[in-house]
Amino acid sequence: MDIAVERRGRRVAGAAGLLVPCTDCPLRLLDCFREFTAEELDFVQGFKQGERLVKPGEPILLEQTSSPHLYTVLEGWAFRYKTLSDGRRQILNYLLPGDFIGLQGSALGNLDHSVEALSDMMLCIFNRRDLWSVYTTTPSLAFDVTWLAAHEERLLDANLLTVGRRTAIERVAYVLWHLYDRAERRGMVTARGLVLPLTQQHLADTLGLSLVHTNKTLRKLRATGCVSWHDHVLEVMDGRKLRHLAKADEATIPSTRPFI
Amino acid sequence: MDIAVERRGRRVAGAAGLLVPCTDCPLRLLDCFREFTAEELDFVQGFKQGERLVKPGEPILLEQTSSPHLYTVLEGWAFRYKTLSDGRRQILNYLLPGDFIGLQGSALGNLDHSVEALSDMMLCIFNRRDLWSVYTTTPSLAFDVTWLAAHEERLLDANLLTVGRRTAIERVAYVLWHLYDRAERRGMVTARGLVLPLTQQHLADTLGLSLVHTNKTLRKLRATGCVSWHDHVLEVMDGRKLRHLAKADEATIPSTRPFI
DNA sequence: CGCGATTTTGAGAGCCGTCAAGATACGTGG
DNA sequence: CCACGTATCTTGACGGCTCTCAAAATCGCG
Repeated sequence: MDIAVERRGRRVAGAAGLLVPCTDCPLRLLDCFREFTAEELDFVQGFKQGERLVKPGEPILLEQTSSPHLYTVLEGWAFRYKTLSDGRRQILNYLLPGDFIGLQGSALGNLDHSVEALSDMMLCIFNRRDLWSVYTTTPSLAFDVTWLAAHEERLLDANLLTVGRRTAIERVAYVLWHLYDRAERRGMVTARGLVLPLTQQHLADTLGLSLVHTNKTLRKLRATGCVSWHDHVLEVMDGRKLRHLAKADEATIPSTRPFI
Repeated sequence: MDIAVERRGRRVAGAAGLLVPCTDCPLRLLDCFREFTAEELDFVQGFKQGERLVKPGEPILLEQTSSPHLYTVLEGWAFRYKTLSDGRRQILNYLLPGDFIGLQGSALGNLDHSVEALSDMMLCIFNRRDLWSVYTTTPSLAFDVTWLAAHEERLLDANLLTVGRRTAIERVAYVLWHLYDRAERRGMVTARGLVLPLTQQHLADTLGLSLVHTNKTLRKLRATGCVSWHDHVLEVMDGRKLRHLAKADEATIPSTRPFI
């Protein structure tokens, strides 16, 4: 194999040197993602610039900057967040395989949020400047970009309802169910459960709660017996009960989705 | 004038009967919106199906339904919201002239939020089924649709930070500043101030606070002297101070934006 | 003028935040 | 293999911000 070995954070140059050509994209194997036509696949292959490996805690995008790149998550977890001037942090959403990173920056100029990795990640790199060519050459993919943006908005709607109107225990139940659900669709749940690379501080900053209160609420939730979370492994013993505690009787998310 | 008189909630049939042809669109006069090319204008004119007048309190879109229409706000105020099964309501965002309504439903199937008018409104009607033709025929407008989606997401990010991490008085200061800012860009602020067709209940449901506490917090905010809100008229006496109270030292929103 | 919607105010309870300290886990260097 | 420092998790005590309940005042409208 003469494929260049890649250093952390460094991009692999040249389509020929891609570690993962789009034809072999691991995401395509998952049935939660829609099929590409040969033509679309061809375009995306040209659109893709390389891969980037990221370590836990490493920043992917920073507020107030303008990254020349867009990314699709191929593997791993990340989160988007904003902060106030005094350091208070609000986590906006989590990013899983298939999710697109940095669209706002492309459409709108500078970013007003940051993105940070939670686990080891592999990202697919695109050039921000090439985004326009998606619209002129491959309308179906352009529509998918819009789909992804609309889908992100739906997730934010749900999070806003959670933070604004759910009680502490409902909030905690909701995120755990929500993350479990999203991960399960992507086949990330094994027999031993789901590896959740979060700390309780992340949960707290997601839910608009303090760390201490998050901890105490988690304990109450565990006491109900429908969910456990130890050593970064989440297990859901009674999904119905968990959803009920979360007051999450919402419409289910569509089963197949696009990605770029 | 043989233009059909329109009844509330009823659509005006036929492009010839449009009350407002796109060439005379009132939004085009505002300098916060970008210019159309002749070609774009032509396409949008064909895309537009008619107008719809809406009364305050009237539902525009309802959760769990699938509207055949999309809208652009030509005039007036509306809000998007979600509710929990026991009635708790979270307002997600406000819709002002130039904002697009119902994109999620188009891209993703059924809606998971509702939209309700706050004032008398005039909406521009599009057929949901025609959205795809935007992508195949007019890429620049397709890009604008994505831009609008990304912009909405940015607003939601900001709201999530507010509800999750700001204190009560910061929250109230933030919404008032935010709404004033958006309205001002559209030239809706007159010498007497801004007509805000909201009740305190709306504010409370926006901010994740109770009605009572919102009322008391408003009083504190008024006592600072930088803002007043009486009889549905909002006046900002000291914008700097208001933004400071809101901890809103964020990047400003881009000055010109697209609309459809 | 009367009724409903909205705004305002007060009182008391409780959920949640802050402060603090200890326990546990984990990586690093000796 | 052990010592140690840092990050994370856990628990308790206490205070206060925000909620709920309740009622009065004001406004809008027919």
